Amino acid sequence: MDKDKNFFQKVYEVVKKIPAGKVATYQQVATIVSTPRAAQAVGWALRALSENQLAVVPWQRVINSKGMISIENLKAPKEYQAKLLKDEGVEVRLVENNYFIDLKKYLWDPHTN
DNA sequence: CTTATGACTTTCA
DNA sequence: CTGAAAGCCATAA
Repeated sequence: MDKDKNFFQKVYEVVKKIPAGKVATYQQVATIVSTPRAAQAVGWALRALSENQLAVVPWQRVINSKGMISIENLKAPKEYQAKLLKDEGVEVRLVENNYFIDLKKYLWDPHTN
C-alpha cells in the first residue's frame, strides 16, 4: 500500500489538504501527485468521485488554471459549487454565466500547508 | 496491448 | 484578441 497509492487516492488526499477559504488549480494538484501535465487526470479523478467521497473531498475548491468553474457538464450545478465556496468565504463572481475566483487572493499555497 | 474519453493546458492560425 | 487543434496523463473498454 505504501508502494504507489492509486492516483485517485493521492489526488483526494491533496484536495483534502486544501484549507477552507482557499482554492487550488488542477495543475497544482497534478504537480503534487504526479506532473503538471496530469491536470486532465486530476479532473478525471474528481469526476470519478463517489457520493461518499464528495462528502470528505472538497472538490469544489479545485478549479482550472483560469480560476473558472468548468463543471457545467456534470450533474453538480456550477451554482452549487459557487455556493459552497461562498460559504467558505471565497469571493466568487459570475461572469458570462461562468463562475470566476480571484486566484491572486484565494489560491492555495501548498508550501504553507 | 490498442483505442477512446475527459471537471485540463498550451500553442497555432 | 478569439477560436480551433494538439498534447500530456490516467482510466476504462
